[in-house]
Amino acid sequence: MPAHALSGFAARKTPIQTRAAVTVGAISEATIQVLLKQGVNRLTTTRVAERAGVSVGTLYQYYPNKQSLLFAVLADHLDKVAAAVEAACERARHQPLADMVRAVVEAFVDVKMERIDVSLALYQFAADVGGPALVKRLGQRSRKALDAMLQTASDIASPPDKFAIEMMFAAMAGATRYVLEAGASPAMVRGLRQHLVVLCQSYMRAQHAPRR
Amino acid sequence: MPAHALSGFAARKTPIQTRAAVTVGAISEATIQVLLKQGVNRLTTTRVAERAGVSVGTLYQYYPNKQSLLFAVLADHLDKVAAAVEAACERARHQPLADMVRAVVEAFVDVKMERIDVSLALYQFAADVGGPALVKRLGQRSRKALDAMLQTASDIASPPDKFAIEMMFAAMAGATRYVLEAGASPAMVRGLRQHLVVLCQSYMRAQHAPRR
Amino acid sequence: MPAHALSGFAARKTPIQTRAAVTVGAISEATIQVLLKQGVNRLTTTRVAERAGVSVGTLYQYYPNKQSLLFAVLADHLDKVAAAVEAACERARHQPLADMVRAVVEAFVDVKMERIDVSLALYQFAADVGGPALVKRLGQRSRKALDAMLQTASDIASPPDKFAIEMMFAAMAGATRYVLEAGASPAMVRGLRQHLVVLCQSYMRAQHAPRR
Amino acid sequence: MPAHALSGFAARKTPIQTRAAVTVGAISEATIQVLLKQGVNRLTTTRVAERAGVSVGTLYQYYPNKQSLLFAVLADHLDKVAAAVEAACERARHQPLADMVRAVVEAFVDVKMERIDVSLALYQFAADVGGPALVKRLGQRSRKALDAMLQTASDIASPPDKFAIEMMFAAMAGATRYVLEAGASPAMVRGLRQHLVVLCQSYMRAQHAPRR
DNA sequence: CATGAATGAGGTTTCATTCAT
DNA sequence: TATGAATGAAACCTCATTCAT
Repeated sequence: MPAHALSGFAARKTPIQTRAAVTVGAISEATIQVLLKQGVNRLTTTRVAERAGVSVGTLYQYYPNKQSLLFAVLADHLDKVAAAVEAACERARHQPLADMVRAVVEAFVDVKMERIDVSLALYQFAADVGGPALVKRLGQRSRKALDAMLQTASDIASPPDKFAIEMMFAAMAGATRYVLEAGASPAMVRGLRQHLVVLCQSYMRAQHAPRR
Repeated sequence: MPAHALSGFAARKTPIQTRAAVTVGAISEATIQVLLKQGVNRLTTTRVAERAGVSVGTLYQYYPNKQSLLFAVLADHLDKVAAAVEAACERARHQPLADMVRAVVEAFVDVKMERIDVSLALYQFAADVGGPALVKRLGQRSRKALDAMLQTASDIASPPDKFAIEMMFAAMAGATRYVLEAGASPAMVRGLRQHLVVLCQSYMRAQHAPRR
Repeated sequence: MPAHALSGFAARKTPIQTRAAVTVGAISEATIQVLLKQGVNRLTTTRVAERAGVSVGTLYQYYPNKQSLLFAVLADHLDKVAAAVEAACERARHQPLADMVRAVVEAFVDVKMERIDVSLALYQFAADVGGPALVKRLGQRSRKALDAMLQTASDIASPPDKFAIEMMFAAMAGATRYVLEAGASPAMVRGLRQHLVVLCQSYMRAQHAPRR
Repeated sequence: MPAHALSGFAARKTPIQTRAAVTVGAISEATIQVLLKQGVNRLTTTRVAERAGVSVGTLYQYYPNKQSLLFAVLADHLDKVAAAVEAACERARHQPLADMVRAVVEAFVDVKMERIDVSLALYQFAADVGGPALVKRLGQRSRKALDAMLQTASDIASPPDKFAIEMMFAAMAGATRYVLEAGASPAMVRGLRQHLVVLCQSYMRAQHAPRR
């Protein structure tokens, strides 16, 4: 899991026994559970360990401190999101621009929705924990994939410039977060999915046929 | 200050006397300073009081607890943002759609930039403190203003539907936050300002001339 | 109490109310009591606070951490010792060398004996806490006083050189510590007092009439 | 290794097999290394085991607890010192008093200097671990050797009394410790070596021709 | 009204030691 | 025998809040 190795928040020890691997998984899952059920302010290492069914000491064998634990959980999540975007980009190669955009936006919104609770919960401590750096890094990864895909678009002469891609990604991610944090209803989410497609499509198109 | 009266976090007393008003202002400003210089985790009531030049006891005369203090500061900020949006909407009435959008987006980005550090700092505790509710409420206020403005657009038959307005606002606010949190350079910010105009304009236009 | 301000272990707040002054005194005394009754390993901040009749929080209002507390207590003790040596030096001016040495050695041993238990207890953590640095500093102070005194000796042409003074002081302090740590009986202590006088006298004399 | 058998801190098993002896040696050396590199507070059994290249479990096969480990290491060191003093005493028999004293002092300082870092490091936990008792015991051993040697001095009628010998030893050991802990420079150490000879010689001489 | 000393629950982290594998 | 994962008591320290002065 390369994400774990980022910027000084590396996990303390790599599990070599099966028992250890199980333990690490349990701790990771417990972190999310506690976060969801009790909120950031009640997310303590003791509670996480308790819920994971291990002792605090065990937790600290795998994560040198609380931050590194949160970081790892966040990294896992963002990793999944980036992977989903990459996969969508891969699948949509050589299609028309509009279809590409649709594919990516839908993939993004869907993967966020899949664990909507986790997404929301993670936002709460992302800032503390090196989240922005992670987001930046994974954003770059996504934009790279977007860029590669857009090079192959079947209906445009030249691909959009990097900055436009960045903006589209920012709008997509930012709007999604905004809507989720506002406590979106399922209907809202469906609307978000559709409108975000339109929004990104029209923005991309505007890059090639700018307003007179 | 209507924001103070929201959802149970009401300030304990309304400053009528001048001295009290000065104190409240100092505490509010001190909160931001401590937040900027020390981070959320070191943002303690004692430190705020110290920086404000009063005793903790005094702080608790004006705010019943820490949350209410943070809430008030956040509310103030969001209030300014909403006011800026409203003012822009007011000024742009009866203009063409594209100009309206430009006016609003630029006003929004500008007011965020003005105290960019504060914006960023506030994000850090917004979630804890009823931030999303506040954001929602003020978002509604902004969208109301947007809606009213759009009714008067000189070059469209019918105004965009509510949901589209909401989406545009979400994209604008979300993208801005995303870019700020990624540690935007001044150049990035300028680019954000321009592209966000294009993005919102093309989205709004797409509402009226949907893709064949 | 100037000793408190040394090398980063400064006390956190200077008591301005009477109540606070009392508290600080109680904490300081409690530290010594816990040390004597429970030993270094059981000397915890909680226990000290308990014995002092205050809460841990209060302790931490005056000392930023455990080290600073221990440092302060140690500094107090060494301060008394240095003061005793200085006073003895002051009194013994213009006397013959042998009397000077006797005066200083006896003053040193006596002040150590006075709170023999404290001396011993403090040795136990001196190393952790910046003790050596303190000892060095206060040793210098003592040697300065010794030097000044020796300049006035009535029966020698030139005073001993600095290094010899340092050695004498080291032998005096070191031997005392050694004997105390070995669990000296009262008889031993009396013997120490007498013999240390002889030892230092003969060493000092040897400086002026070195072995043919 | 008789030291291991002292006062309840006996090592769990005597290494008969070679592998075991190697392991014990590695652990012992690792203890010193960790102590030097990380300090007493970071001297943990796990770290020692790690550095020794064995598991904690193995460490506990040879030492029933942490104290016994530290005790053994300390005992080893003191054993070397005592042995050096004994050897010097052996060699200096039948010589004049001054030469005897010189031989012993130089041997003592030299053996301390040889592993000056170890000496200093061991002081840090000596108190916790039964150090004073050990020091006492080995001091007695040394004084016995001194006593035996002094009986044979070629230039004095009667040897110094026991207490004087004890005092000389205390001064020698105490002054050395004092100087080392003060962070002695090499020049200081050389000075210490020379002056300590003079100091002890003049004291011994004073025992036989006391000041009128 | 203002002050600031006091509170103490609760959070994070460490580490000697055990025991199933 | 060796291993190293697991334990959990206990240490240090913080901070929102109160209340006597």
